Order: sequence, then C-alpha cells, then structure tokens
Amino acid sequence: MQKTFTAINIEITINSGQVFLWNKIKDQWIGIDGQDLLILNQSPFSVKSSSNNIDNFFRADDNLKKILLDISRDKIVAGAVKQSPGLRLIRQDPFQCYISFICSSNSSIQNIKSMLENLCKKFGTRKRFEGYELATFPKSETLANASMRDLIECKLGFRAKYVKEAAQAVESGKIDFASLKKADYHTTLESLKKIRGIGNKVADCIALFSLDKMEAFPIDRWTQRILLKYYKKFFDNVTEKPVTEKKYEKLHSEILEYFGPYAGYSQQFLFKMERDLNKKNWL
DNA sequence: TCATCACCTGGAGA
DNA sequence: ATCTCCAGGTGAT
Repeated sequence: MQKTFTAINIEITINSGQVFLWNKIKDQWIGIDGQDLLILNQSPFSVKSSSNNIDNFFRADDNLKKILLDISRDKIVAGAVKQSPGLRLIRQDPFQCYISFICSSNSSIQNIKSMLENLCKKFGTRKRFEGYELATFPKSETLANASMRDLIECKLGFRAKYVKEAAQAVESGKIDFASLKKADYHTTLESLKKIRGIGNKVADCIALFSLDKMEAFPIDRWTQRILLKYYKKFFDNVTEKPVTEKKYEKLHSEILEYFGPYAGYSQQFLFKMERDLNKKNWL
C-alpha cells in the first residue's frame, strides 16, 4: 500500500462520534458494522472483516490529499486537521447507521451505545470471529417485526416506535439505501426526513456516515457552538437557540458555500477538536 | 412560520 | 436521599 498521507489513527477515528458499537480489547478495536464484525489493529495496521466487506470502511477511495487541502482553506479547520491528521470519515453499514442516529436523539453517547448493544443482544445473530463471539446488528426485517415490548426492553424509550417504523420503511422499499447512495444530497435528505424520528440533523448524519454525501454537515448542539464561537462573522444568524427547520436549510447552504463540497469532512475535524477541547468522553 | 413543550433513560451535580 | 438538569433532537400543538 502506497503511503501518500498521514496514516489512519484508529483510536481517534473510532472516538469521533461516528460509531457506537466498538470496544477496545487489549490493543485492538472490535466493532460491529451491520452483519460484519471488524477487528482493527493500529500497528502493524490491519483491518479484518468477518464477511469480506466490499464497502470500504475507511474510505480509502477518497482523494484525501485533495480533500484535506481543500478544507484547509479555512484556518480553524486547518488547525483541527493538523491536530488530528489520522482522523477519517467512516463508511458505515447504512441500516445500522440509520437506526443508530434515530436512537441518538436527545441522548448521550454512553446511552446510545447501551441501546444499540441491547438491540444486538436481543435481535442480532451471534457470530464467531478470530476467537471472539458477539452479536451482529439486527436485520431490518427483524426490527420491522419486533414487538414494542421487546424494543422497550432495549431501553429505547420514546424512540422504540420510530425504530420499528424506520425498519418497516426499509422492508417496504420506501427507504432504499442503494438508490439513496446514487441520489443527490438533497433528494437523500428529503427521503430520510419522511421517516418519523429523523429530522435534519439525524438525516445529515446518516447521509454523511453511510450514504457517501460529503456535503452533509450535521448541525447539532456542538456544531452550533462551534459556528457561534469561531464563525460568527460568516454565519451571523446563528444563535444559542435551536436551529429551526427553515433556518437549518438556509444555514446549510451558506455552510456549503463557505466550507465547500467536502464540508462533511470539515465538520468531522471541527467536531472532534471541540469535543476534545471540552474533554468529553467517548466510547 | 414560529415558539413551546414533552419525551425514555441514565448519569452528574446541587 | 431526592431533585434537577442535561445529553450529538424531533414531533405535536
């Protein structure tokens, strides 16, 4: 493998808020990506997949050099890139990503992780790989047919009904990830937002982390703080108050204009930077 | 169109 | 001990 840029930093990438179902055991990271189990080693660097995953988890097909150069036009982003050059965007299993971020609403990282682990335990398939045995993420069919009681037992709370409906939408073909991957950003966002439990922020996360939409720029509490703190002069209508539906769209188009077509990468570096600055815990 | 408010759950701080 | 508040938001009114 030709080394053209800074190597991937697994720890930083896993702990950047994109994924939840990961654990560090000894020196390696074990994770669940849909029906696939992954084992990552930092040095020597290796990625082992239980099912020969053809989708590239670390997006090696991206022209990283070009992207980092492009987003580094902005000085704050440039600093964030310099601080965590090994951070990468991840290409996740779309269904898992979709359910994960529906579960993320008004919750904390630890709590989200716990909900998703419960779902795997109750509805996933046990699989052995490299001496480990763990449950994969549930299939859409399983969650679509799950009883509310079982979902509630997974501590999903008010999200239980959204998860079931979302899984049913996949089963009925209302949501088709393969087509969404090919569709443009706007179409993808609109399709996702038809599902209850998915608003702008969650839709952007799903689009960015699993559907190859690099122009997605999820605006959550943290991103909003970042915009307020460092970019007030560029985005003057940002306040502490929640971003309303209409404002979100307007703000996003301004963001795209300012940060460029790889805004999703910018967001990831900025998000990581600010979370670390506030010493927030991850997985 | 916009502002409030409730919402499961668990952990932190008063 | 008990209460309050908040956590990577969203839907209903």
